[in-house]
Amino acid sequence: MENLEIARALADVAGLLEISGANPFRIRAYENAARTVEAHAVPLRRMVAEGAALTELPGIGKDIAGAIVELVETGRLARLEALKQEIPGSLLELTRLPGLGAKRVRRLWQELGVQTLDDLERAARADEIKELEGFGATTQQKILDGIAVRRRHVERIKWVDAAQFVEPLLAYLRAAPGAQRVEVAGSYRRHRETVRDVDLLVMAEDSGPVVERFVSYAEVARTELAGDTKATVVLKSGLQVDLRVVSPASYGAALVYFTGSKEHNVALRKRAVGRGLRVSEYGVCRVGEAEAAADDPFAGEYLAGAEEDDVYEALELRWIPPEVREDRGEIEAAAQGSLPALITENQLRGDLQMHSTWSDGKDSLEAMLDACVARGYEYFAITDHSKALAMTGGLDERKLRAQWEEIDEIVSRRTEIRVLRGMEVDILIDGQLDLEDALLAELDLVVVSVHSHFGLPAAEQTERILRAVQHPSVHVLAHPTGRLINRREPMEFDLDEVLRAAAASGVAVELNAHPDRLDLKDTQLRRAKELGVPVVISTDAHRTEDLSLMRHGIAQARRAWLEPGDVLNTRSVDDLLASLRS
DNA sequence: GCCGTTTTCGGCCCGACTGTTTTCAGTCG
Repeated sequence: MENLEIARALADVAGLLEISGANPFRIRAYENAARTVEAHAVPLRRMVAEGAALTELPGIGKDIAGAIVELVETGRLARLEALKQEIPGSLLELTRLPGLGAKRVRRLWQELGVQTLDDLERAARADEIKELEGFGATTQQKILDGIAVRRRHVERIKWVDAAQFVEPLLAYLRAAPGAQRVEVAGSYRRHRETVRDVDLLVMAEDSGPVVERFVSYAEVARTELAGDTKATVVLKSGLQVDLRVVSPASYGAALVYFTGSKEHNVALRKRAVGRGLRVSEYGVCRVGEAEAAADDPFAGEYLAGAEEDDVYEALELRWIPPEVREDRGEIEAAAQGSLPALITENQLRGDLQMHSTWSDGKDSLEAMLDACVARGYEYFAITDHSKALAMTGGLDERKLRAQWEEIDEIVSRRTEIRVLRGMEVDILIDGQLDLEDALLAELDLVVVSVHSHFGLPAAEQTERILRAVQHPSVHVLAHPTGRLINRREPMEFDLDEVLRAAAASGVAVELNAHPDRLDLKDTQLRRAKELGVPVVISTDAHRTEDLSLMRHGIAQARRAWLEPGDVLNTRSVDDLLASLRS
């Protein structure tokens, strides 16, 4: 049982308690614990096995620690099952629709008998919901819209969630008899932000024992198919995993083939045909007309297949990093030797968005400093929320000045890293900023972002954001579209116009590295680069552990073809400050 | 249910917005 599954179980308890009308603080305790578990880097199953004290973790006391042990040891949670006896578990997913919370879902269930998404859709279409007291036509429509969004997203899971199941499975398969290499291919290897399933590739002379070990993995819920060299299973978590075992001679070709994307592969094969070659998952062959018509993938002269490098070379191409294999110009670039030198994580010298206990962060300013030092950064910006985000304890002028005092005090003792005085300032509904101009001017780094009124008409939204970007004190537009992967659609506005304005004003756009956001996304970042808009990659950390989310931002940046020169936080602090407009 | 330089009980982040309402419950973040 992985942390994500434990977190899900705890969150389900919280959700069902909420529907049942339990003590709100008890509910929050389960929510807090779920968040802690989800963010924790070490698998709790390992902590349980080693007898480590779970109660050391924030928000986890004796009771929930017991629940975690129960989950790890039995895979079940008695209190969750008891709750599901009272309340249909399917109500939980209804509470995740926008505009529906526990109270309304409870009423829909009790008054209309709604239990599932389908029930809800039927009731909405039959105009039953708008007749309920406290509901109306707008709410009913909002529910239908929410269902439509959910249906579009539900099949794909976030990369970071898949990773929790992939890593232990890889370790397990590497111990398979005869497995010489084990790698993930597919969209996971290309590091797409979400994946539908996971493709694993194993190099082995004898495939049987590998397939055998794969289908007997303890986390397998069911085996969909198991052949000589190929198997498909569904894990207990619901994640589908495909396995393919190939011989060493074909490993590189198979890796190219199974990494994809489909579009990239089609383009490769097209290029091959023009050169009298045939590319398959077994290798690259030179084929005459008769051989090309044959079904045998080994017909003709066998040129390459053992390594990816060889496959690309046979096609007169440089090796192409998986993140850009989308047929978006990478093959042409590889042919001309003009592939970008993609950014790597160790090139970053600082993190430019994070929160502390001054607003909704979980760790103190100095703890964040320690964590940034531990990561080897030369600088970081502390960017707590502004007052409009009351629920985060956002800072007004008085609190901001108090924070500066603390920063000054810390800086006087801690000289090993440069602390930038920043703030994540809310963009208000009319595009004004949530802090006095005089104070904005005193900050080293002004990050602005939208946290409310996501649904403004596109023209108004564009105007609003443009106004903020054009404010003379602003340096960075953070999480520009406001999307939350699988949960909230991006705001409707003219991103291109905003990017042009950012370029004109010397304002950077953020690539928010949080795996729920990854905002801007790859294609949008590439557009930003094209328009000459500088990018910063920031974690938006709310606790020290979150600083490690940077790798997701880096992966996204690589998908966007970004090079170190495109990203401001690869620069020294002096260069950074000089390149941010004054 | 968790937590404790208010320490074993009594707090626990809370203001704004939305859609539904004539005074506010529910939701969001």
